[in-house]
Amino acid sequence: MKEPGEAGPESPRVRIKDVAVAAGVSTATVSLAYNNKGEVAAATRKKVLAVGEGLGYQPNPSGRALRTGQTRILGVLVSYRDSPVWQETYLPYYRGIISDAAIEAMDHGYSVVAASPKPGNLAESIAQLDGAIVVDPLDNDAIVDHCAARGIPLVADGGFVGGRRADKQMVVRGDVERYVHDILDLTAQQHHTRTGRPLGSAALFTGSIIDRYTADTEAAFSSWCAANAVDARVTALEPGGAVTEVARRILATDRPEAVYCLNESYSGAIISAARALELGIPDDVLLSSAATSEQAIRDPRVNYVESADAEGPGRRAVRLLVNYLESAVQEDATVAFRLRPAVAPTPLR
Amino acid sequence: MKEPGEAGPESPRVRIKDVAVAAGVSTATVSLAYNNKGEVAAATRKKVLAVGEGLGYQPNPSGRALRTGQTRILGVLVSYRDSPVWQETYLPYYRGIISDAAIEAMDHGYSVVAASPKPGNLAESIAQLDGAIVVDPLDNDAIVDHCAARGIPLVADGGFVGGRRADKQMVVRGDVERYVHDILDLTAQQHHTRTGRPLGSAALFTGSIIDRYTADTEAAFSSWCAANAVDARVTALEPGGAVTEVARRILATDRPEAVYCLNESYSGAIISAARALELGIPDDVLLSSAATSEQAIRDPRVNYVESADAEGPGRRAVRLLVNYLESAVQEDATVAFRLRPAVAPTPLR
DNA sequence: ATGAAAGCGCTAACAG
DNA sequence: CTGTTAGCGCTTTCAT
Repeated sequence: MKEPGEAGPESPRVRIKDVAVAAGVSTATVSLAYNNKGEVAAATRKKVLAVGEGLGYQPNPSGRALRTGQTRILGVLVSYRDSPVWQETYLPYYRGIISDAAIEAMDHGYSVVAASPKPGNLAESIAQLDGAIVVDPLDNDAIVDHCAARGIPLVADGGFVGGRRADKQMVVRGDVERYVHDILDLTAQQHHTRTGRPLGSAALFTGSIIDRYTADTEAAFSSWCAANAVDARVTALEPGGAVTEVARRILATDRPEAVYCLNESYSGAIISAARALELGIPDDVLLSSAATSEQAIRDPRVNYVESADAEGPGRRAVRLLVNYLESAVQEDATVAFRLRPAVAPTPLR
Repeated sequence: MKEPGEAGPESPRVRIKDVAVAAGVSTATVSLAYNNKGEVAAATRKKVLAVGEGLGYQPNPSGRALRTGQTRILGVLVSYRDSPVWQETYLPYYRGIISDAAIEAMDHGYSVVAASPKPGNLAESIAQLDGAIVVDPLDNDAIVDHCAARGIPLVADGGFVGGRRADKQMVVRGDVERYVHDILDLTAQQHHTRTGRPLGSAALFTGSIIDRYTADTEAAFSSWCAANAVDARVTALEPGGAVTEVARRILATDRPEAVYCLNESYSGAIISAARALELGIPDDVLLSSAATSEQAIRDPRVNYVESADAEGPGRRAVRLLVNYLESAVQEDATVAFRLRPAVAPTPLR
């Protein structure tokens, strides 16, 4: 095993003491200078920094963390769910959050560790965190409890089931009700333009309701349909269920005039199923979908609702966290979404 | 600022000493027990572990890291490139690598930090790493140098430009030449089946050659075209260039019989451009593409080449790293790719 | 304004 | 087999 002091022949790791000696000051002064703290003569600080630079000094994060109790590491966490559904729905979204969070965090001098702890691994696998982002927490989420027990500030992306939350906990989420209603308004209007008749039926392709986002989507869908006298059909993909199977069933059995999908995995499946059933989009069925992963290729025949700018939930969540950590302001955020209507009503060739 | 000992009223942080006292042994014994090291009586170990469990003891990673010099943190790093091209091409791939690496790392007791350091941020922003995965390193990559200077083991995903590498450096990459040749063989065969004539021209939609993957793809494309007497047209998206613009140019100006794209962003642009130009896929132009992001929706009219199993480069890279860290075996890996031929030669409706 | 020294939590020599 | 002890690199009183 490698010894503490030894970092390989490549680089005689330079410590704070080396800088102190080289600059002719004490380690305390070096520390003060590097952290812009206490009263250090401007000239001294300048010299110390110059010497440190010259030596390639890099404060050791472990030493600092041990002393201060802060790691400047944020966790992006999502409960691991051992099902194909998880892969289809959470993973793509999770991926986007991670990279967005990583990029935003860096601008504030933080790092991001990504983890999807299986039940057993939980504690062992998470480094000491200054804060955490939990993606679509479940009801009674083990990760949330874990963080709460350790006093780790946390932002729930998507919100908490039932809205319950403890101290040091924040929320970032889209205004689900508003945009679901907006996209259904758009759909109804498209249907009317095409057929001259009001929309009569709509289907929701959703997952099992285990998180706030799913619950909110279904509630918004149902309330809109009720308010607009549209026949509402909700079909949930059960854990272990096959996406293509459900898509086919929705189209073949229900024959709705419009379908709204929780994410692009589902709308992708609908697209395939429509082709198999020789149903035209949007001629035979209007298709709309939430766009949860920035990367998925958009189908121009589909109405999407997507995060309105580069300012997606991942970045927003990090800023909430950093703000809390550095200024003790604890607040929630709503991220803006916008409609991206279908642009190619003409069939793809 | 929070004091070291204090972790909030929620949890009186339990240290190794607490466990030692409660178990009636010394801290050394607790440490040994927890790390399965040295000679500890089985009964003692069992008792210590039980007591620790009861108290909710969780070894402090900072303390451990300070002492051992190891953090059990791996970095997934990619040079930040401040251009739209970066967003289109590297970011999606980077995202996939991060989440794959995070999941694999956890199974080995490591965490993954994701960072895309801008030139200035470099050193400041990266935690102390036990190892690093650098995604498609540039020639003379700053991150690679940074790690080399600190003796941090590293795996280059995609390989090094020019193949040059230092000690402690490993490589994971796809067998680019083979699969590019395979997909072009397939394309030629499809063309022959459709038209009865041999393929006469093919275009490559690529990026500026700055990394190994891009260089290898272009080399393989060119060599195949030369060997098969196919007219080769290579068009690179320059930094700052518009993807849609290039796609249109390739189709409108070159009018190739087939196009191969470096990633799905490019093939997505070709699909849109084809629609705008009223060119049918595959009727007027055969389209093939590398599938670099697992999440992108596949167009059934396109031939893809994709990572052959869940065992993608992210997971493989982590295993290489862990293997080196724990067993000092330094080896490279090749990840398998497979063809996913177009499944719907009939037009989408 | 600066330095000396204590100690964060842990592991690894070394004694016993 | 187990305990004592010395520090890993850093920050932070407390003197000076």
